[in-house]
Amino acid sequence: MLDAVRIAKALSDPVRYQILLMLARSQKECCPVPGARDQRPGLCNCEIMAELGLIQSRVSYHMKELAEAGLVTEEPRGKWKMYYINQKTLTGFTQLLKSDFNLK
Amino acid sequence: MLDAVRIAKALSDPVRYQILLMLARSQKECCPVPGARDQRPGLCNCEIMAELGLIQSRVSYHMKELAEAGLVTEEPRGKWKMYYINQKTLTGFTQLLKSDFNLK
DNA sequence: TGCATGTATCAAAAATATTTGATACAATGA
DNA sequence: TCATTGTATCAAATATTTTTGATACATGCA
Repeated sequence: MLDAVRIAKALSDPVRYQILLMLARSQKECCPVPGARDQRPGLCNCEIMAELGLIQSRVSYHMKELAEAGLVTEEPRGKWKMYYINQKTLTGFTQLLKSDFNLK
Repeated sequence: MLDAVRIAKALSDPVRYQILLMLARSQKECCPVPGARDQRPGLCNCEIMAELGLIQSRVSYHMKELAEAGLVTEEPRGKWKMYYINQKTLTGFTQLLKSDFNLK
């Protein structure tokens, strides 16, 4: 499948889009994970569950979809897992659209 | 639903993405529709069917999806229908992604 | 080690999306 | 008008995706 289609599919679910928005906006210190956001904004599952009111396996499923599309990077921190947005993939996607469709 | 999600969903099907690519690249004179591409590149159903090997109702379905997402504009020309890509929508989409996710 | 907690995976159910063939509708031209 | 041609729509069949609850796996700590 075309790379662009793959990423569009990942972006095409409201839950996943919201999660990405959360990741892009996350700034404050993560509740339980120590030092998790020292470097860059990110979130752990628990924050996403709480914020969006989703059960754990549902979040897990969508994070996997996002990770497989290259939109987020996962990092284990002890028994937690941190997720970071992958702006490079999104930028590549917009550039691909530009060149595919002759956008200015 | 978020506007960006709506457009991502329209882009997330391989058939639709191919159709959009065809629309963006269409240059030469359209086979049956007189004067259809005087102004801008566009295609009629029959060309899409032929090029991608799809039956008519399938093309019709996907064109409707694309039109409803604002990605193509439809113009009846007699008994034919011409489709034109809507670059403005695509550009808006990339800009939305940029601002939503702080891309450079 | 054993318990508590967080995440991943699985299978089944539910929800959506896509494909198809049949048919309806609209425009053209004889 | 009627026959022809191109497109839209419909309902049914498929296929795909998403959601859920149960369970497995891994980590940290007493």
